[in-house]
Amino acid sequence: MTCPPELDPTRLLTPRAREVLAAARVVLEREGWQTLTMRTLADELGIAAPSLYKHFASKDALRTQLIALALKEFGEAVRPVSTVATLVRHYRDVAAANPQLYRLATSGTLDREALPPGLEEWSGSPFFEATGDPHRAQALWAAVHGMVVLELDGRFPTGTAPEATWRELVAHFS
Amino acid sequence: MTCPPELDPTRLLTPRAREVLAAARVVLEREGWQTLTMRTLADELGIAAPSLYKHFASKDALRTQLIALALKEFGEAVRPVSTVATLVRHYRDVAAANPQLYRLATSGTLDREALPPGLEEWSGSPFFEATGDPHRAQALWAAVHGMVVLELDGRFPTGTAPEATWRELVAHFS
DNA sequence: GTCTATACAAAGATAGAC
DNA sequence: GTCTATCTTTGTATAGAC
Repeated sequence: MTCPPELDPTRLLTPRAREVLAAARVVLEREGWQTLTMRTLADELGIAAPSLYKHFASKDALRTQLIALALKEFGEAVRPVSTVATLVRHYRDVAAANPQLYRLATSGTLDREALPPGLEEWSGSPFFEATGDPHRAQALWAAVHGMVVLELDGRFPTGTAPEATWRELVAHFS
Repeated sequence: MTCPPELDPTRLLTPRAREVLAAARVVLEREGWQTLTMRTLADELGIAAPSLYKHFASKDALRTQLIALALKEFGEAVRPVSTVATLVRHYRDVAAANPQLYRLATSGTLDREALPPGLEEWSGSPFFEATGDPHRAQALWAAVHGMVVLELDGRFPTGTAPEATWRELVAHFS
């Protein structure tokens, strides 16, 4: 399920900028955002760090593009929407497959001005489609997000969240 | 409701180290962990930055102490335990009153070796007491945590989470 | 679009005197 | 317990040539 073309955040980038973005994603998943530096990113591409500024004005501009890319991909990954259980399953899986990108996109403040209008809403709407109610949708989204981040951070005693805990959560919202 | 003395993380600190810790907490809430530097902390205390190293071996050691302090205080703030609704209410309130400390204590990996043994479990046990089941407890904790962090980051469309969303969540676990 | 050279700032931490 | 002086590293970003 692809997102509408007008919401695609990469549509205004040059081909080379897209390559830089793809490399940034690789480095991000390998090292995390804090340790992704313009130098390590340049190394990944085999170029010198100052060259990156021909494609992105700053590290923060790069961050915004990565977040937008994440909203697009995560929104696509959970579609089409069927049941709550399936939605939760897909959400978990895409977060687990892209842990650093998930973190980057979902924590800290979001510069909404810099995103394609409608992308954030499109990304979250599956929760409304699955629950049929805005407040149920928000509560489910928050609950799943909480499980995901605690799991990514190894905060459950066993490391990962027990399957029984996931079942418990899904059951409450089904 | 105070925590057992053997779980109190400050019991081994010198009086002066406790003052440093208290100042660190003030600076943390004012500026966030990333922008709390040894220099800004020293300024808050009216001393020079290198002096801090007489009390804490590193910035990371200070972080560990802050986290331990948070687990103690948050655990105290939600006790005694009665209903799920009341627990959630207290949890929200203490997180909202100490947003930066809450973030610091609940995100990123946790160095369990450095905490007083049993403190983390004691901090989380109210959720078990309120639900009577370990998996329900984990699911409730994760759900509330998700709501809190999304709210702190301004991720809900309205900024804060609607009360109706909180009610929805509590209802599912009551 | 890439390079080299460099500016500029900030942060964590140590040494040694008082 | 605090100071001054300093080291070392790191990171973002700019200038200007090719």
